[in-house]
Amino acid sequence: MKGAAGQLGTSLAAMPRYVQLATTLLNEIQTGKFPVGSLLPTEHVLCQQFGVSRFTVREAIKLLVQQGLVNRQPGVGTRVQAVAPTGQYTQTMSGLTDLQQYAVETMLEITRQEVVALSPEKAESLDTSVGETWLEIEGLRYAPGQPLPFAWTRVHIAPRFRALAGLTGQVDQPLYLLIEQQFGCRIQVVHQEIKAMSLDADLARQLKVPARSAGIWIQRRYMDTHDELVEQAVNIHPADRFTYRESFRREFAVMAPQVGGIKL
Amino acid sequence: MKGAAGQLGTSLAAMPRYVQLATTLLNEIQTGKFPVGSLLPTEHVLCQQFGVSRFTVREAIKLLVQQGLVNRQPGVGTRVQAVAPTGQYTQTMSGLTDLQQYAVETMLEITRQEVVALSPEKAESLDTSVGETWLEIEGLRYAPGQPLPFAWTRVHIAPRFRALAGLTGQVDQPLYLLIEQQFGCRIQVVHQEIKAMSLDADLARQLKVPARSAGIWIQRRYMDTHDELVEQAVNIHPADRFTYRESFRREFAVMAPQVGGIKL
DNA sequence: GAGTGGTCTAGACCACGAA
DNA sequence: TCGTGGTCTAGACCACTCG
Repeated sequence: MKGAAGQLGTSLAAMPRYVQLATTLLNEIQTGKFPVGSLLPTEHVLCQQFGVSRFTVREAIKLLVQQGLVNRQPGVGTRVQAVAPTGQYTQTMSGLTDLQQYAVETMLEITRQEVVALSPEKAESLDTSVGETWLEIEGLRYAPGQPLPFAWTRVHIAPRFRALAGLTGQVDQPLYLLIEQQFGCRIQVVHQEIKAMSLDADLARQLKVPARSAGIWIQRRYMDTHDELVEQAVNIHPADRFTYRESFRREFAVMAPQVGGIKL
Repeated sequence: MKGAAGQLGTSLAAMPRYVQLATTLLNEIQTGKFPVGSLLPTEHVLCQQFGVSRFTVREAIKLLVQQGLVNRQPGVGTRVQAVAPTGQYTQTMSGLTDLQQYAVETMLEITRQEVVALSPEKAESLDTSVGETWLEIEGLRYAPGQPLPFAWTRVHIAPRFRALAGLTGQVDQPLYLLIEQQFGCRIQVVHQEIKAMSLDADLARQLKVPARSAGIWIQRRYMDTHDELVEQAVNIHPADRFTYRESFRREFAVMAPQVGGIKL
């Protein structure tokens, strides 16, 4: 029976003990018994308090770690770092996006390359100051064996990396990898935005499609370990030459995420 | 022979046994010893073959599961489902995609709902057989307080879930969550495709935009733990009413992913 | 009924951080 | 030195699938 009421068959009593334990700890974190920044009881203590084995305690804490609620450090303990899961749905993505679609198989033909002083608009787009001198690169991306480009690209590279070498006419490595290799920098976070747009006459000409046809606009902002912008790239693709694919895999969400009676 | 020991200080001998075991299994999967679709040896067998405890074997297989290389089913076994680690670059995404953009704040107004026998084209799109009877739903998505819809939606739901309840005129929960709750099913993987398109007259009318204006097409395929399609949703957004945002964080790579001498 | 993976116990040794 | 979490062993019982 699947009546309207109580469709959640996940009565807590039926859940594994480590899920029950994790739920208990989650509640105690949210009610302030273990404030953010404090240490959770040690595994040994939790074993005694709940009368379970260390395995069960570790499985429970593993759930909390996966949700970003606590972090663990050998020799120190388990520290509370948030009261709410950072996203009920933290998911992992297969790394095809950049590597496969832009790196492994494609080639960038550079059509323009210039160190420019930022105009107010560009400075705002890059979230930095007017007058900084960034390296600006424009080009077209080709898939192997294809005569028509599948993307127009404009890249801005931060001043400290503007001496980037290896930017001859055709580049077959992603620019952020070049930067990492030449400057020992490390990309930590990538922010991405995707939207649709209508291709203007100039873009349409370069991409060899009819003017005003539909295209997809993808912006990627590559941040280093200090969360500073290293590179911003905008790619514009004709509708019929590019599909963006990705996959997400659910990792945890083992715990019943009901909060305040709302089932989520 | 450890060679230059290179930039990755991860000499395999220093890694935990379960990482070594996972790496071994990964190699054997990639060399075809365990083809996609086949079953890995059982935990018991692996314990004997490698002379380790069941804990070690399970930790190793857990790594493979986390990378999407295998899936497990009690009573059946561990099945290979991919040869490439879905993360040369394992990245985590903050779960904004679905929850924030489609679930938390938005509302789906259902305009049509019908159990349909699949035409050949739809069967192909859903990767299943002609004649199966899937639940087909069409509607418009609204953001709170906005009079104009920001998406047109068409959803197909697998026959075994077509009795889905709660589909009255306005739905404020994501459909896949309804399915999970009512049928005890669990979404494990979501495949997503994004491309640009030109909105035809009918779509343009429903979305209240000029005909032939640019739009973005997003398809999501929700797979359960057995990698079977549960729901396929297509969302079409006008260019100026929707931007898709996501962030990727590079994570500490557990297994050394070097393939063919390339360091990655 | 035999075998699978999921859960769980009660121990153990280790590297590491802190006092 | 002491306690932490990380790793690992050798068992056990269970629900489930399949023949």
